[in-house]
Amino acid sequence: MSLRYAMLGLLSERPASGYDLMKRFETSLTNVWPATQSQVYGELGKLAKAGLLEVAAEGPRGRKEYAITEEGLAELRHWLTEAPRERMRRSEAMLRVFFLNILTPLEAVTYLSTEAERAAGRHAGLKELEAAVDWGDDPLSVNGRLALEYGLRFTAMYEEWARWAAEQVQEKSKRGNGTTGDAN
Amino acid sequence: MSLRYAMLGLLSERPASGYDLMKRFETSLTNVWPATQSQVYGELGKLAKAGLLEVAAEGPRGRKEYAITEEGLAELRHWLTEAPRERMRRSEAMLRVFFLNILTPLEAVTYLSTEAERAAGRHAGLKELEAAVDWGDDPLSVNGRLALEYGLRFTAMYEEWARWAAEQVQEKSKRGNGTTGDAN
DNA sequence: ACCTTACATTCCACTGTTGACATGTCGAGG
DNA sequence: CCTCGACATGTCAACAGTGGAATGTAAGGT
Repeated sequence: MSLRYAMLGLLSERPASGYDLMKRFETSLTNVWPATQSQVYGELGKLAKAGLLEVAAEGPRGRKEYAITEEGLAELRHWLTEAPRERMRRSEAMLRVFFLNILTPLEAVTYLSTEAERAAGRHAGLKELEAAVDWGDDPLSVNGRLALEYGLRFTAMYEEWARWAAEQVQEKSKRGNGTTGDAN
Repeated sequence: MSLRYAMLGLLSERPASGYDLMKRFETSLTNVWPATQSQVYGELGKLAKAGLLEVAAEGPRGRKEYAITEEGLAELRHWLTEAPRERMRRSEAMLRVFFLNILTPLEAVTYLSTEAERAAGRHAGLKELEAAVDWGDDPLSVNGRLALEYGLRFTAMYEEWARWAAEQVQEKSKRGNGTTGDAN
């Protein structure tokens, strides 16, 4: 259901064709809500039929430029303010953690260390992004910066957690291994 | 694709029927990989046909107890060690942040503060869980504790970020509002 | 004139997930 | 003996998301 709001949100800045929209998904929203072409065009049709968007202009190559309607803007505002936030449910990463015990301690530590490395890599990537983009005062920049900061904090947190977890596993394996005659 | 590994993982501890499995999903895995009954039974059939599981015993009421096979265990290990981790892509929360500018600064600050509250609430809930469960030395407890710590760190990070973001929005709105005659 | 690249839309097949519905059996307590 | 709750499996329709193929037009360079 979020795709429609992503589209309404992008169109609230300025009108665009499906093609334009795709590019904007690829640049600004890749990291928060990727979408494919089939999805975008399909949803564009539905939203127009529902009156949340309208065809503002037609151009060459059958280009249809869509603009958000008052109704669409109201819907978007409603989503931002009233709609129930759905909490993050699935995490493949944590699912793996749950079953780490079927690996040897060494393998588990390796896994967790790799995760830490990957997080560090992503963190560095975001840092680069921060340096590369010239952050203006336009709304997209302002909000993008907030989201970026979230990414930065998330990756830092994840890296620390993974290193901590690796340590835990290591210690546990030492304790369980060193004293062969430990009580039950 | 992760559902199958969640099931293999649960069955690697001990055999279970579809019904048993459902309960174990609801208890231990609700927060990392929820599953519905239709999914579980469907996947159970597929996994059995693929030779990753086998019907170890049959009981009353048509009960079929599934056990993981050597092949299934190998597949699970492979997933844990070799399989490419897919990184977190979608975040409804960050999508909302991207479009916060269509709200008034006050509304945006309210939204972010509410998010902070919610994160704090979930953090408290996890703390309670930590206190309530008697954490043994069994593998499920050990790994569960690692995942729980992740949840704790995540919710703490998110709360802090949301408070920080609210502050940013507030400051920006003051700067843009207070000095009516500010240059461009 | 020709060719390539960018623009632009539409359709389709497949997988994963949800939620509801259907169907039935066993065991325990009244 | 009977009924109710727990046990137990299965099917279906719908939707969201993925990836790719098909189709074609306009513009720019050589």
